[in-house]
Amino acid sequence: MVTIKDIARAAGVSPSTVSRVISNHSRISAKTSSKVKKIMEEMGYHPNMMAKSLVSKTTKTLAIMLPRPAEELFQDFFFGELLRGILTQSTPAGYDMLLTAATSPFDEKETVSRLVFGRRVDGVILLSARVDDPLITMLSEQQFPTVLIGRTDGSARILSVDNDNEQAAYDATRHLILQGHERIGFVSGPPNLTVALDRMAGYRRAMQEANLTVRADWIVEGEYLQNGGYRAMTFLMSLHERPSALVVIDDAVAFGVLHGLTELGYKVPDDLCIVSFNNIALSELASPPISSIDVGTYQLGYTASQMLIRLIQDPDSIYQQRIIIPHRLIVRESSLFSLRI
Amino acid sequence: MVTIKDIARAAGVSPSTVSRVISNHSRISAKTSSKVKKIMEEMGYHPNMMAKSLVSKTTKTLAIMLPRPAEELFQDFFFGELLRGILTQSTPAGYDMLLTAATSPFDEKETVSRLVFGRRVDGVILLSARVDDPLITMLSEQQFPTVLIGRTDGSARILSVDNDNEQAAYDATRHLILQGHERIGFVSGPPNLTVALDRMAGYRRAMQEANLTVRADWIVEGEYLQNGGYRAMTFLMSLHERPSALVVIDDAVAFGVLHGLTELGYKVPDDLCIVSFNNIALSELASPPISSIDVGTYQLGYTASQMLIRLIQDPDSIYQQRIIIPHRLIVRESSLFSLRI
DNA sequence: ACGAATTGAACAATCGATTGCACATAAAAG
DNA sequence: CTTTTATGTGCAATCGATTGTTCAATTCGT
Repeated sequence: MVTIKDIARAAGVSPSTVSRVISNHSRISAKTSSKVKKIMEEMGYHPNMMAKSLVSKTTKTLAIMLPRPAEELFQDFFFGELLRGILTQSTPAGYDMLLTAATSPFDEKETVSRLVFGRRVDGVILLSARVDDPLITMLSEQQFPTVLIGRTDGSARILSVDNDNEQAAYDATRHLILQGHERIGFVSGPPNLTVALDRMAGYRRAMQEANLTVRADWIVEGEYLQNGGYRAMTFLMSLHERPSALVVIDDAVAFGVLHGLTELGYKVPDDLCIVSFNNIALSELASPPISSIDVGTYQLGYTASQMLIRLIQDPDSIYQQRIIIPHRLIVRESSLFSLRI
Repeated sequence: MVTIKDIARAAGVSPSTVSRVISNHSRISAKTSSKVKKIMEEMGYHPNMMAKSLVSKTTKTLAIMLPRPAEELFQDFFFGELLRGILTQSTPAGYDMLLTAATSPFDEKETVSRLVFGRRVDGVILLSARVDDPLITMLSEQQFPTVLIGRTDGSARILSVDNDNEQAAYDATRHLILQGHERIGFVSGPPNLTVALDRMAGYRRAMQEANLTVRADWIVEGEYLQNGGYRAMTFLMSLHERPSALVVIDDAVAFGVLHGLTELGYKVPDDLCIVSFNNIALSELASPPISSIDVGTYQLGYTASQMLIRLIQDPDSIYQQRIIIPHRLIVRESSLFSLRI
């Protein structure tokens, strides 16, 4: 492996000069610079990033902390797009992304500690926000550059990028109400995720505002993945009074719901209308196509990465603690059955 | 930041002793060891990984080289599962994954060079195999630890994990033939991917073996993403002689095809049968559920990671250049319309 | 009990870069 | 034609670990 010393020797200069050529130091003559550069080219020199990091105390690497397995499944499709957003921003900015996942809930903190205190990364992007998330607390206490995609409960000072999930759910519910639905249910996800709480809240607000009753048995909570759709629907449709429309927390879950309904012989939107969240690529291709709140997934990732890099490079330029990515409702067939005349 | 020197000072020993405590050197007394460990615990010591890497010439990091944007879209859902497989293996093995994507086809080589020659990573997992892939050539020439998920054209000596895509496509096609179909088309992806070539070959073999004609206009090639489904179907169904069944290269594409057909008023499987590849989670939840070749996506990732780590740690233990993950056909409704009586 | 063998810990060099400081040499000022 | 300033490069310390070698203190064999 060719080092800076080899270059120095070949060029007849000192290692420091070579180093200065690389970093375009102002006191290097044009002649020396081009000579050294030529030799670097010829010998195929690539700086050893570990050595560089050691002295600069900077790794040009960010960690992406994936949610724990259980939650990862739920929202799988969402993440691809999110990662694309992150990478598209970070790569040109010169940062590499370390993709990390804890083996179990227990080593989650340890995993992050190793990276953070071991100075393996310059910053962290957290991908899943739980209520009382110990990771968030830790990172915020350490004042380690961190951006959270999602929301946390007020106390911790941490930068975040999020949607206005409460409003988004309000909009989704409102959309159904405006079409005359009064019996609207909510299919949620793991209740310890802040997203789930927020969307639930928005749903409730819209319902209350319209003087509609929120029935407890129309709210299906828990870790309903795609596969849970059938079970969930069997339950909902077995009720004496059934909802005529559903707000579903995630497109993948909506696929499950749709599938369950189809198996049970119900038609969407005729028998039941559905609005969902995240607007993954495939929801447009479902039958029927699923109405979904586009949360700007790509933007979410892109912005988080941008924010984190800025926080690292120029902390003072950060004036906004929390960035909200606008959402918008994409109406498709799954919610287009009006009960109004 | 607390360093090894701080620990040494606090414990009244030399830095080398602390280092040896960490690595469980045999010549360290139990007394010293426990004393030092206690202090490390108290002071919250975490070794600086950059310093460690510099001397050990090892980073405990692997790069995952994502396909270029255009190809990334195609197969988006497949990757999530693949990444899960990789991470599940690598994390407990003590390796971190660097997720890298080239900004453009042109800096692809440069991006990898930076990581490889800059000793940023110990190995590389390549996620997409193109015909005559320059990356593969480069890495194989450099003898840099690399595992390819997919196949390359013989010349380069490189470890790989793959499916028998030819056989898989043969099986898929055969499945349709056995149900009496004679007019079978093939919807492919970007033709410069080896997967596409292999699957096409298997399709042709099955057709020839059954003495069925492969009609050029029943083969839709090109970068048909999910969205291309409508266009592709409009074309296929406008033909005078139409296929009665299709082999589709990827589930996401199949979703597009399905959607296109539905929009045009055709029914699957009644009007057209479909078999596809990859068996992503959602294909079970499509309407109708899509028959798909399960390629063991998770296994693919898991095995690739395992193989790479072994290659790094103990090259001599590698006896197999190429590992084939078994596939299996999952028959669902989309292909369950028999033309046989 | 005395030399040999073993055990335990410190010294110092090393990994491959960066960077403050010193020191020539060249250009500008007086 | 000196003195001052600007310019270009080298020396050596440093980042935070690891590790071969040296050396002192114990333990062992006979």
